[in-house]
Amino acid sequence: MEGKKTVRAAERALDILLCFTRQPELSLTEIARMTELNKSTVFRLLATLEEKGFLIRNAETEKYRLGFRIWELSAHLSRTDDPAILFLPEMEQLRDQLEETVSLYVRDGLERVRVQAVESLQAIRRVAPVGARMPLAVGAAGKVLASFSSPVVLDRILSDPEWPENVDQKAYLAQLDRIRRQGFATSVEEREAGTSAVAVPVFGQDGNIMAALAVSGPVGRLTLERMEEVVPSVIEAAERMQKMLKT
Amino acid sequence: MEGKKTVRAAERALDILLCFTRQPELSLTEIARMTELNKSTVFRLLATLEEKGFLIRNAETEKYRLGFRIWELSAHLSRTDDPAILFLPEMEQLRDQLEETVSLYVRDGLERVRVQAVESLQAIRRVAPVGARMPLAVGAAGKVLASFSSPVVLDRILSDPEWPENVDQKAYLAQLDRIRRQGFATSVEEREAGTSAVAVPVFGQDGNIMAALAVSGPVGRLTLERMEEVVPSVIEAAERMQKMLKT
DNA sequence: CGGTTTGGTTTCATTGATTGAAACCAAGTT
DNA sequence: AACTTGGTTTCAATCAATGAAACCAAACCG
Repeated sequence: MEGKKTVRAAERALDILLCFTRQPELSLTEIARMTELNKSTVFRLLATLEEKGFLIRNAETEKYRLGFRIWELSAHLSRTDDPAILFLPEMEQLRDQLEETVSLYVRDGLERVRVQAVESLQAIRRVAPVGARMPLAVGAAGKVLASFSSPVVLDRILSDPEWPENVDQKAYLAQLDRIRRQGFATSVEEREAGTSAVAVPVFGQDGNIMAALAVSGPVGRLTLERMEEVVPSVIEAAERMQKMLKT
Repeated sequence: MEGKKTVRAAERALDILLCFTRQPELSLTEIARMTELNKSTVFRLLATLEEKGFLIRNAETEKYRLGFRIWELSAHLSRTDDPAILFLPEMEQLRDQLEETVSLYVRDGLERVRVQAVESLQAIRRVAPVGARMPLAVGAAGKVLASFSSPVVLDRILSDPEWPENVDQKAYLAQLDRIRRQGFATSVEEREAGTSAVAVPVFGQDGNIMAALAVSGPVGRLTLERMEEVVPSVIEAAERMQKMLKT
């Protein structure tokens, strides 16, 4: 069915790289386990990856992590490949359909960054500066990102010293669980007074979450009923975005 | 002398990826020429790279460009590998030595972004919010980034509709040339009234410029003489940064 | 048009790079 | 001291990777 003419060794090297979308730091044997490759094979591949600067070895832990070459390459990512641009038309369409502000967030450590936004055209609207950073734990988009993140990230969220004392972790986890099951999250004046939001996950080809798509507006207009109403549209938009990654 | 046990096929695949730090779009034969590999070899390697999403093919031009996988990976770059963090100690040292604000810029399209900064501790100082975007064409750091960029980028700068009419392109190019030769740039109230700055390039392992390191302060304190004076220190700091990328 | 060039794709035989098993080493546990 | 566990090296077998050449399609051109 599939499978062009492809080079196995290279394929495996890339697979190894992709392991680091699950864990920021990995040891040789961990990688061998994840990829189901022989230790020696992984060893040599790691050596090449390291030599070329795609991976670097953490001096103390002896483990590997992504290297600066990735950074270099990402700097050269032509802007039109950047999902922030790629998804723009889709986001505009959603904005026009719902007449509310639409934002795209990605996770960065224990924060999230708004990488793209199109604002509602209404006089009263949620403004959404691109580049803004917010906590990962709260807000519709934040919760979506959190709920589909790896357990490791989740742990870090919960053990974060910043964690608000007045929030029960058990209840929070239950909420994330519900979000994961139903495929969307909502928030009403959760992080910011006067605004409510709906958010859904956008998955990468690897099945991991890559971004959260959010619609937000004034609580008066974006009521609970209205939010329920728009969920399908938002999900569909996210699905169309995912399709764009396919080719 | 060098050369651990390394996998040739993987090495070549990575080499191909790195080609894209020179050109955003490349065809099969172009890549074959650049890497001095056989057409068939490149063909198969490209197929793998594409299948794994590290490259995508521009539908119209038929050429290849970096794919979203790079984006995905860069999102997982642990913050401590990020030069913005990696270079922080070096920048602080420079700040302490010169007692002026130190910033690090990278190019993004026809703009530049301040990805890291440490401010002078003096009462009167240049403030430097991280994340700020400025035009690429003007300012010490901007000119450094421009002068070491590829011809393609330079063309785009000059043909940009935003280009200020009152600036002679010929003179500008001559200035960039001088900057490239002497290895640093200065600016006095060029982009912002009351501030002057010195900037030097920071090169990646591939020899391409990856960032500009700038020292900026009030014109009164950072006079032309003072700037001349500090240039060596700034250059040395940049060199130490480059060394950090080596391992 | 027929002929030529250019870039991409496929075939195929040869071979040496890639591979896994196993041995080995160093450090840490029991 | 016996036993793990993770990393590194060795080595022989073989199969995956390779380059030359053929092939195809499209553009170019006289």
